[in-house]
Amino acid sequence: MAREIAKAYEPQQIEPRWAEFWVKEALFKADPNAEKHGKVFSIVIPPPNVTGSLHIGHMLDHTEIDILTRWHRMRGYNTLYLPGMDHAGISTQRVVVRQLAEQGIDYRKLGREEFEKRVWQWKDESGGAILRQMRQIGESCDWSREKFTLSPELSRVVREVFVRLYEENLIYRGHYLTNWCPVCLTVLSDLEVLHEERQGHLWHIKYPVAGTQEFLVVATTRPETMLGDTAVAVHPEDERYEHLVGKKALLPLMNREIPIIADEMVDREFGTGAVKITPAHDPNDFEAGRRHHLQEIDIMTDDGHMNAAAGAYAGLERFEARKKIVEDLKAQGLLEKVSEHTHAIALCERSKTIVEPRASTQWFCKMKPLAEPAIAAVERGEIHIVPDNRREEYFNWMRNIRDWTLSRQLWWGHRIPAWYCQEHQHVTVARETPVKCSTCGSQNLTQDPDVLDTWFSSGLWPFSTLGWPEATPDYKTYYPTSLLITAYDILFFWVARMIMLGIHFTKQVPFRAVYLHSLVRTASGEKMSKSSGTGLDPVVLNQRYGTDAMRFCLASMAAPGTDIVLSDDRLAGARNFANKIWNAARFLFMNLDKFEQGGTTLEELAAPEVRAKAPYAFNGGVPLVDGWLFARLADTVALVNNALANYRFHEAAQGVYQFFWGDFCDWYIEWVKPELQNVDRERAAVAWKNLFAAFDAALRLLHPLMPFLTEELWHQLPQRPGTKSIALDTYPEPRPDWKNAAALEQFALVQEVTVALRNIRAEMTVDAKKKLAAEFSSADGKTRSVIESNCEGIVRLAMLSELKISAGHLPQAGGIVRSTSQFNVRIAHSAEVVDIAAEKLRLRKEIEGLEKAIASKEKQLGDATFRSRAPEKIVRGMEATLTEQKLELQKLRKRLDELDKAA
RNA sequence: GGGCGACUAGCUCAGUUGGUUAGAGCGCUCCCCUCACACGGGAGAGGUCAAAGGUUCAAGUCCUUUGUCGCCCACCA
Repeated sequence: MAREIAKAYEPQQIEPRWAEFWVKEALFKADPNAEKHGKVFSIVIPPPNVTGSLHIGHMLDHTEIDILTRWHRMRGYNTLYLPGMDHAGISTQRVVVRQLAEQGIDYRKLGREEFEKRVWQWKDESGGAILRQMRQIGESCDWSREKFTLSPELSRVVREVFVRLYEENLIYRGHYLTNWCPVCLTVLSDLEVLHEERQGHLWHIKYPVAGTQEFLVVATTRPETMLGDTAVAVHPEDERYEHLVGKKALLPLMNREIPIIADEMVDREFGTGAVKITPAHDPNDFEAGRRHHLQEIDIMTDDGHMNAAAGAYAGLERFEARKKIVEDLKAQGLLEKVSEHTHAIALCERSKTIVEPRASTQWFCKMKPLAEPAIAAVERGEIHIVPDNRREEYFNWMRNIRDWTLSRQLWWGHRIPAWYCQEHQHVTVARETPVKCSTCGSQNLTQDPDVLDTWFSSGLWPFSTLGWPEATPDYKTYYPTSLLITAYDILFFWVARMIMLGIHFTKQVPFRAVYLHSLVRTASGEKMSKSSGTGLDPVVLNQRYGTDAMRFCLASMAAPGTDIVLSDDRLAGARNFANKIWNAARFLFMNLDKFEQGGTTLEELAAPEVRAKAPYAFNGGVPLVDGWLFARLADTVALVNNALANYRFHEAAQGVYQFFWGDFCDWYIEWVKPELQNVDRERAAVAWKNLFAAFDAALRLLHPLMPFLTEELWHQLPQRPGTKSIALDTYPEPRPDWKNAAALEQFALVQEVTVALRNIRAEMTVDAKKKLAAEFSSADGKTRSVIESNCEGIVRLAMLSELKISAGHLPQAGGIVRSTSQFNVRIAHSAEVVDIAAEKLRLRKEIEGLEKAIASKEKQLGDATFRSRAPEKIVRGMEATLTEQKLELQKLRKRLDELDKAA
């Protein structure tokens, strides 16, 4: 049975073949009876980029999610993804608006309905593109229009939730100061505003006091807002200004009389100690305005220009207006001075323009009543946040939570289910479009033009997608979900809100655990993000290195706590590992041909039931190397299971890497090579059976991390009729009969001896192909017998012609000796191929290190307090090591001595 | 202004509750194109764990201070 396998692993030939399968079969059809045994694993997937392209940062979520889902699936859990495919929000709207603008179309002229149609059209195209890309990189994702947040089903849920919150008085409409983005043309929630330190100016402006010759000097960073001033405030106990309180100031440029008031909020130390009050354009001033019943004058248009209230400055852009105002003030001699001033400015997260604080009427959600149960749930451990330190961040934010501005002045999103009657502006909030005003009965209603914040509907995701408020089978089985994985930067936007809304509406937590992973950065350290376009393209990386390599690389770097810096070197390393697996498989199948010529088939050697019974014995005992390999496998399985259970992906990756490459390839395969060709066909058959069993277990072990490669190779092994995928097979469990401490210890000795002999070889300047005679000695009979029975392998792997075993001393002269406390090995050779000076140097260095170690240990062991306080185990261990080290030191000194004498 | 994180080999990073000579990958040096694999094999070199102090029988690991870098939060005009 010849198998055509290319020399190097070529992911392009394999991955597209399997991608379709993942999506359709492997993960969504779990064991239907699993939930009866309480084995259910459901996971919430963060929504990918809505702007039409994938990026690597997003791939980390999906890699981790996919690893865990496959792992659970193989362990018999009923698994479910809750695919999050879309946010309804401003990013989407901006993309489409831009596209329309490029075609010369003003979206506002299109009208709302037509605009929505265009967005859907774009989403079908770009969403379909995402799907194709995701399949290309092997992501399992159920992408369908039905799952969009804006689908009719989910829209109904959003409306239901809004109405319920309104009825509970948790949603209210209010006139407040909000963050306004003049580019996005909408309000922003506090979370959507970034702060940045910038060098700015502090303008000191003289306001004449009415009826006097005096001036009151105020300091401001935003002079243009003075057009909307309705007061000047000073501290009530400030003697400098005491006499002015109650008088009027004359607002320059506008010639408007405004009151001079006293308010505690004023900091006497800052600036001049006098503050201009602009209630419509500053948060502090807004509060002050309320306290003193001041008029609010909004001086700006939506897009950041001065409006009619700005008098002569109407029509000017806000920063143009600032310039002009400063010039005019200067011309009138009212600008006292300008000083440098660094301050934090507020920027719109998306457009990076300076946010304008503006008083307006918006919908808000009261957060305190929602936050309290959400805090308690995490405190009680009903939701487990990993890593731990993020818990504190969560608590901090939740305890200082402020009301949430829900409404957005956009066209793309869930429309707010509120209607106003033309006559009295009464508000009617309803699940279905109302026919008359609930207050006055007017039939002249118009719906609120605004939509809800993206995160409002996203916050409902874990239950809205499962059929809530109906108690559907999905909802009953999968809710609360097991886990949410996402990057930590989204904790407040999404995670916290899911928790709050989930608990409020379902009386249950939405997920049992939240794993917050690191951010992926580019080699230059930039944070990869959707909106800034700094992400690497996973499809390109996929083509270059392969999906499995990319996944493995991400997993191996995903240690919690620190950010991931992705580099070509690292990816290449993972690619090399994939290739190593590929070539190990190639070896298995290629050499099998030789064996098969004798009439035995692959089916007989590697059938699933045959593999299940390994390790096989020969001549009444399992060969040492097989016992060792399966013991190592058992350890690795335990390590990987434990690592994945604790979201320690890097440990899992490192564990399988070490096992497959270090143990399986470097030692096991090399060791059993001759046995596979053994003329004793019974011996050969045992070797093959064990090899296939080990390989099969290794593939299953690797599968969650490298699904495509393992799938392909697994299909080359004989399988039971009807089996479809390795993903539906079982995950290796550490079987008790695999544990074998003796084999671990004995083979470690064999390895140590082999390495010591190779080391001597490498020190000698001899032809690499020349086989050398070597000697082994040990005072311990057991040690000698282990080496004796594994002599052949050592001779072969250390390139020897023979290995003599004895109990006596091995002289240094005429060769090189290596020794441990347990044994000595020696390769004899003529003096000219040995660099005596280098050997002496090496010996001295080793002696020095040992002396240091021995001294520190002797000191510690000589300390009575140490002996009385340290655990017995530690003391005993140290004593044993000390004895060994002393013996080694003795041997080293003797060798050095011999060399000195010879010279 | 508050809070958090990082600082370990030339580079990128591991190091779970403090415990016996601190690990990996890449890079580097030397030897090998040995019939699975040069995306490979073999053997090495390389670290006073950012600095100082403290707790302890014992500190990379816990505490304090300092330095450098990064992140998040915050209405001081």
